[in-house]
Amino acid sequence: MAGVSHATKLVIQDARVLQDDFIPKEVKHRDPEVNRISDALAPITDGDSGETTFLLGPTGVGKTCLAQFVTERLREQVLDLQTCYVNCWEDYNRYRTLYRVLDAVTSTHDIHRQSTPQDVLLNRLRELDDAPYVIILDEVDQLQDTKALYDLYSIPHITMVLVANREDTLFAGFGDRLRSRLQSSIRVRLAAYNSDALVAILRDRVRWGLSDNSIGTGVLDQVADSAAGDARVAIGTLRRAARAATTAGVDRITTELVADVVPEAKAAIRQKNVAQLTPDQQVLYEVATEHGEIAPGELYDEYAHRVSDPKSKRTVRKYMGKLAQYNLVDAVGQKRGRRYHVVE
DNA sequence: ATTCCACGGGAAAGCATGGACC
DNA sequence: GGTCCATGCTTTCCCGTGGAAT
Repeated sequence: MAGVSHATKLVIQDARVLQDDFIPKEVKHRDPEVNRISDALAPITDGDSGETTFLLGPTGVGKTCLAQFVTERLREQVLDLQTCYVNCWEDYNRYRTLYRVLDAVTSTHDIHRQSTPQDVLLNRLRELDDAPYVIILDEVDQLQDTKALYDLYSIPHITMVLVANREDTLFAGFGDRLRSRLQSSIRVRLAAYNSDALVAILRDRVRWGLSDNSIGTGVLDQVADSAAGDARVAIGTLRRAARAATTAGVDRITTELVADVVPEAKAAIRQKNVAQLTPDQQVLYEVATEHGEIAPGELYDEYAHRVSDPKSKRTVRKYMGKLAQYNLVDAVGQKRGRRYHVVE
C-alpha cells in the first residue's frame, strides 16, 4: 500500500478475458455469420431439429467462439435445450465421440469405457428424444472415423454444428453416403480478420481485462499485425505481454515487450500439438525438424537409431500420416518419391 | 524394362480394461 | 480374490500398387 503506488504497475483486472476459451457477451464483426447460424438452428425453437451447419475457415477467426455463442443464446430461448461441445482432437474416433456426447447429457455410471459396445451408446442417444440436442463438433477434420457423424446425423433430435478448417479436405474424407447427406447443409465461411477488426477485438479485451492506458494504440496495431488475422494468436500475444509487464513491474505494455513475446505466442500453438504426440511420434518430429526436409528411409533409420525399441516401418508410416493431419509435417510426392517437410 | 522403395488398405495379433461369474 | 469373456485400441504382418531410379 504505502510507498508503492498502483499507478506504477500494470494491473490485470480480469485475466479471464485474455484466456483462449473466453466467450464474450457480444460478438463483433460477425453479425451476418451469427445470423446465418441462428437461422440454421431456428427450427429448434419450434420443436423441430435444426439444419446441420458447417463453420469453415482458418484458425483464429472465431469459429468455435461463434458456435458456442450462438448455442448459448439459443439456450436462453429454448428451455430444455441440451448442448454439448466435443473437441475431435481429443475424441478422435467414433467411440470417444459418442461417449462424450452421451456423457454430457446423462449420468454414464453404467456405461464404461472399452467394454460397452458402440451400439449401446447409440441406442441410449436415440432414446433421449424428449429434448432437442445441439452438438458442436470442433476440429471435425481430426476425426479419423467419420462413422460417428453418420450415426449422429441419423438421430432426429440431434442438430450438429461442425467446425473445421478446410472444406475440400474435410469432404474428401467423408465417403459418398455421408457427403451426399451433408450436401444440403448450411455452410458458413469465415475469413481471417483484417487488422482493424483485430484491433477492435483487442481493444475490448484491454478495456475489460487491463488497467487504463496500459497499452497504446500503436502497440495494439503491432500485436494485430503480428497475428496475421489470427485472433487466438493476437489475444495470446496480448496475454503474454501483459504477464511480462507484470513481472517486470512496469505499467505499460511497450513495443519491445510485444516483440519479445510474439515468437513464443506463435510457438505455443505448435507446442500444444506436439505435446499431444506419443514419445515415438515426438522423436520423428524432432528428426524431421532437424533436417527440415527428409526422405522416408533416412527418417526411419535415424528414428530407429534414437529409440530403444523402434516401431515397425508400417507403424511409422501411420504416425507420419498423423503428423501430416496435424499439419506439423507436409508429405510431398507420392510413393517412392515422397519427402517430408516440416511445416513452418 | 527392370528393380527398388514407399504408400496405404485390410486382416490378424496383442494389449488393456472392465463386467460377469464362481 | 481369481478366471473368463467382450470390447476397442494399437501394432504388426501381408501385399497389391505405382512412381522413381537404374
